[in-house]
Amino acid sequence: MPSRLIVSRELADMFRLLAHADRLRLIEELRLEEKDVSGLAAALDLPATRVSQHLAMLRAHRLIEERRDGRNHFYRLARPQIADWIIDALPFVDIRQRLKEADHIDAARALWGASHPKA
Amino acid sequence: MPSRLIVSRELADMFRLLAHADRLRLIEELRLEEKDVSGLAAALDLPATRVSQHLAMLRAHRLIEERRDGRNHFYRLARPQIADWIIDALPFVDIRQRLKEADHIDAARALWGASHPKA
DNA sequence: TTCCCATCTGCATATCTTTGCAGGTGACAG
DNA sequence: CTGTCACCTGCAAAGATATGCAGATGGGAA
Repeated sequence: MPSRLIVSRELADMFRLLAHADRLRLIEELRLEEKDVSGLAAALDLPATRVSQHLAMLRAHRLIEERRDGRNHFYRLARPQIADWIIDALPFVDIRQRLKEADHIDAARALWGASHPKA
Repeated sequence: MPSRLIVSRELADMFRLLAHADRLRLIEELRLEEKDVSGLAAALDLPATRVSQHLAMLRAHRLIEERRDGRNHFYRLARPQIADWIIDALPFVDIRQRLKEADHIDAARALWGASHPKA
């Protein structure tokens, strides 16, 4: 019964994709509206090449979708709920942080889009 | 306002920790009951040293807790809901897989513990 | 004490990721 | 058609991670 193995490998791939602060920030940026590469690069203060490389990875795993308009490439989340799911991870981040900087989580919820039924 | 940055880095650390099939499987194994290192090693068919190394990482990030009984070290999930949250990630795994092997998700839900209100 | 068993830690090697840079493509302007 | 702008891809160097093995630790048993 190798399903368990297969599934855990797929999940691990997905987690690896999200295991980078820049890529998480990109997802955050795309949470509400599509943006183009230079817009994202400016928002995150990163070189456009790097942003483009990260976007290519997210695209390859179908987490984001592309729309071209002239020379600009606009990206949006393929399933916007992923941003909510990511925020749901906050309670699991290391307890030491939570104790030391307990309001980071609340601050983060606010910063990452705020309106969560689950709170 | 560096909170965004700090939070995304912490989240990324957490995702990196989960970005390994063996560690995900360990969490799966601990979902319902605590187990000791050799029990886990046997269940996953992995060398005990490797299991111990992965457990050390999960422990360092406070995802699991240790209880010692004689020479055995028993581990359990620090916040069992994390297993549910991980299962919630399944809908986001690559669409190609979902199309090709659509029932992996359902199979996985079943294998990973099944009883999900959210289904 | 002495031996053994379960587990942990340290270290070297193999492997994967990240990042900058150079060069390539496609679209619009002149 | 030539230049430029927005973006993409390939590649090499640097950095991080995974893994096996050897040696340490900490009980319990004899």
